[in-house]
Amino acid sequence: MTSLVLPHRRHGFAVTRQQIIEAAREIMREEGVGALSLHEVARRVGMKAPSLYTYFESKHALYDEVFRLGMQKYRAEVEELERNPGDGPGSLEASIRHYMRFADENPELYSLLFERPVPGFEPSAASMAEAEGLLADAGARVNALLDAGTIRSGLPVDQTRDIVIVLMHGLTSLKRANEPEAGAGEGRFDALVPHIVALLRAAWMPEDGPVPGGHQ
Amino acid sequence: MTSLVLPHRRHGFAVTRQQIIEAAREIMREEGVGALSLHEVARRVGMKAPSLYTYFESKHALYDEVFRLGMQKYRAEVEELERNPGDGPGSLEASIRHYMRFADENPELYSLLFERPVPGFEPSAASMAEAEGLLADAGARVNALLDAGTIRSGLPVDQTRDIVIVLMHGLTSLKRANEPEAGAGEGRFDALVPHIVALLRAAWMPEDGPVPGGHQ
DNA sequence: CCCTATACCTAATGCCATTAGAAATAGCGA
DNA sequence: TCGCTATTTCTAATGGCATTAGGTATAGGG
Repeated sequence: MTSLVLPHRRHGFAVTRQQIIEAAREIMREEGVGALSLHEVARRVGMKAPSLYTYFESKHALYDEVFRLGMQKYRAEVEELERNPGDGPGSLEASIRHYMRFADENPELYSLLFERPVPGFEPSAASMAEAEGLLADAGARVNALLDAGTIRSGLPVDQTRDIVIVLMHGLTSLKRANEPEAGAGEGRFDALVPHIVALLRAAWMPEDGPVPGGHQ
Repeated sequence: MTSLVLPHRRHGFAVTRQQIIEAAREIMREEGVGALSLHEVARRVGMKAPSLYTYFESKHALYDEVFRLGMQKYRAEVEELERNPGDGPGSLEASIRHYMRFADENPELYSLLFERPVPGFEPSAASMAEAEGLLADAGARVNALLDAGTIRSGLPVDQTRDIVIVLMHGLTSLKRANEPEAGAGEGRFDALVPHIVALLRAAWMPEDGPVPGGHQ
């Protein structure tokens, strides 16, 4: 009485691994990053939970892989934005809106990257390397804006960058907490964006008009 | 062979309940809000886990009580700040620094109140009532600053208030994520506060000096 | 055609939240 | 003073979780 047995190499290692990651992201999107369960992942990919250990050393390793991929994706998008320079006054607004849109389109990645929703989870060194690059990119972006005269804060580049990040992150975080249903571009926090950009321009460029000579 | 049995009413209901709340806050502070475990709470107060159900209907009910207490505490502190009016230019800075200090001194309360670290936990209606009052308080505070001429944004009060909250929250959130070890007043985000206040004054009060007539 | 590494499984351990139900006692009314 | 009852605690059990140990079938290379 031999039982029906499924083939043991169903799609190839890389494909199965990808399916596991997709299932994990799906659960995090539906239930929250902290609600990820390996049993539930296994159910969705048609496996038993222990089998997942062929693909990931632990639940944290799965979190870590999603973290790394998310960071990679965000950086790729920022670099894409960079390639369409857009140094006009709309450029800063575009950066802020891009950050907010990323959170709207990839809430599970945003949460994992920029909030700390999983007790005990710290991204691995390898994943953090990806994250290091992000701040550097953001610094370069602000530098570009300063050089183009789009902003001119009178502060060191690092502090100028940090203030912009504080605003982007504050807007996004509050939107997620207070208006979880509002889509990209919608809601009272998105409505704030033009005012915030105007505020920065008013404070940082009182005489108005870009300075061709660059920053400092 | 009668076994040694501890007295059954050890401290009175209210006292035991308080001890449970204290133990829960302690765990959240040490391990993160999402890492709360009723078994661990029980261990710390010298009970077995099921006994806790005499005091709280569920783990979520315990979260909810801590949420309510935290909201109460924060509001009480804001109202205290209100009673020492301080309408000078330092007043806005004091509000921002108070928010950051609250997060530093009560990280478990801050996380529970202003982040969403527990999948499936939504504060009860009763607790949310406490939270409603908070935004109203914040609005009143901004109103007071506008009336005193400390700020004069040219925007509706609600949007002015929201921008201030975006900044407070962005600063605090980034500080917690990137400089968890920095104490109150320390670190690069705290260093940003005076610059941000100056930025708001520069953008919102270009001709400088308060306007005795109040806002609008 | 066999051998072995691979990808899956079941069983088990020890956490967790929660429920059911039993026992002990404190403090009240008689 | 005695016993009753509400209160507080317990043990036992259920079902979910992450993880480990160890077994089995098969795909693909020799």
